[in-house]
Amino acid sequence: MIAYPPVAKEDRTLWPSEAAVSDVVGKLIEFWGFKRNMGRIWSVLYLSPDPLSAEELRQSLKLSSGAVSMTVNELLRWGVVRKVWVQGERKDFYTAEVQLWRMISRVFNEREKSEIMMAIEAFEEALADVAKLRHSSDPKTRARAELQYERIKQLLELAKLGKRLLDTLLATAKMDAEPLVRFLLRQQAPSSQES
Amino acid sequence: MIAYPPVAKEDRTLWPSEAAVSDVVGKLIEFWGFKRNMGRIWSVLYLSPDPLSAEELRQSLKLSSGAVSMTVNELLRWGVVRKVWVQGERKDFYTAEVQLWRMISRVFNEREKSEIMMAIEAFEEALADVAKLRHSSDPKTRARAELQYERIKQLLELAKLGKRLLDTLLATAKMDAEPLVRFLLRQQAPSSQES
DNA sequence: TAATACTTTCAAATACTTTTGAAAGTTCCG
DNA sequence: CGGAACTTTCAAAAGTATTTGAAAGTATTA
Repeated sequence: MIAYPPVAKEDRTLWPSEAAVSDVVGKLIEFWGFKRNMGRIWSVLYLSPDPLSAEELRQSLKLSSGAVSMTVNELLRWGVVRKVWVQGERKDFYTAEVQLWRMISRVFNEREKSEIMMAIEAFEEALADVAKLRHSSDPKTRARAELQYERIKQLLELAKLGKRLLDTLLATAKMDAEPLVRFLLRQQAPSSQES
Repeated sequence: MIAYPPVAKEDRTLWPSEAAVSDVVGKLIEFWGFKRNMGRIWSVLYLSPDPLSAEELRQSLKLSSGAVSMTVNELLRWGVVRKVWVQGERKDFYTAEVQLWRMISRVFNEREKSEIMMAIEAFEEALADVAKLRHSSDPKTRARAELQYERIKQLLELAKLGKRLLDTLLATAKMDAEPLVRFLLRQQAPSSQES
């Protein structure tokens, strides 16, 4: 039987706009504490009309196979990329989650939320701690404890506010973005101050 | 003239609660893309009843003088710490900005905002770019451009939404936190799902 | 089961960030 | 001016994070 190569390998060069978008998303994502390549890979998938294989991603972004594997798995774990089986193909194919809001809410919920919960707990502990010192016999210690009590309380408030902000965002995202979007659209910042 | 040492160097050991708070804030701050020591130094200042000198910070947190100098300057640049002159002292003393909201809004405005503005611009460019391809003679290119046009538009929308969210936050912070706080307090997330 | 096609792992290499500390620079005072 | 008291700078060291690529692993087909 004649063994044709599977089909002429298509050109995997990204369009300039694709490259640009993946770079920006890469930077944004890095800024948010993920790996730049997570953003790049996600973008390429997001802009691709059909699912891509690991190999195609490797070529498009000039990454090593290992990097693609690890990064794609991380993206899968975050639920922002999905595995897809393509008719008659043996390899795995990947596709990006297109429900942007769902994706974001998942990330925020898991990461930012747990981060802030930890902070809240730690602040609460510290607060209980200085609370005791407020009754110290040494007046200097007392005064200091008093001030710290107030300030830590302030931090705790802030953290809780942050938590509520996230909760709101998440609740909103869950019911399909509309309410938050509308809320934000209503607030038109009248200012034109673009520093 | 007898040269007494300035006054017996006070004990610069942090209370456990202070250490705990500065560590948590350090972690949070690191998570948000700053250096951990920025958070630690800020916290120590925030919890101190009076302004501290570089030397005192160095001792409290066991940092090198260079690190203190650089970190404090960064905090000054962010406007979250201020220089203070203490009666009869030659050294510089530092104190933390206690208006948490003002501090946060400054940071968000400068950092997150400019980050998002860049993303918006880049998306707009990419969008214009694929818009041209939508009239390509090759139908495959056309279809692909069409899809990308939609998706990049989606990203752009999202980025703009993010910008509006920040603007709202900033505007609110500027007029003293109350409105946003109230808005958030009203939305009580009824769920008790702590993953 | 053996050959093939692909994926995952992981130790080493590289790249990037942060910290150190000694030297250079400033400022203030007599 | 000279020198003490501080602060800042910066090149090197330490510490982290990311990437590579070859080897090990797994699944599929015949």
